Amino acid sequence: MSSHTQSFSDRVYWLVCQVPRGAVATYGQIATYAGSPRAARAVGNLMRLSLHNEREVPWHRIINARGAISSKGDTARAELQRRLLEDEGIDFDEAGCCELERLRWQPREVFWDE
DNA sequence: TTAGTGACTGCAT
DNA sequence: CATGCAGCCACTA
Repeated sequence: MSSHTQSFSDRVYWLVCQVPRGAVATYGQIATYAGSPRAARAVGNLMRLSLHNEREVPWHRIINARGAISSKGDTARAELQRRLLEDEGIDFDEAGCCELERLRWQPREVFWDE
């Protein structure tokens, strides 16, 4: 994949689609693989927009660096996200965290050009 | 071009 | 532990 012919958001959406059922990835992970390590927040914005974009991406598999679901007021969405993940077999502890290190998606390729 | 926004993150308190 | 906060950044209007 080339960062010269694709926008950051295109790379983000593509990457999110690579995360398989039953696995999760953090905003920071996606930002890093998309070529902008410090754009985790921007990834969150894109995930939020994807809900109104007609885009079919597994947005629910993207969580924060603590292994929890970021709600920031959108309680309804957060509950839906948790349910979707639980449907894929992912459990959350009392603190609302899943076993990130065990469930974290590990890409097998390098996606960006040097 | 610019300013406002926010599903982030790591460090300090 | 749990907040708080400053730094960061792509997207939008």
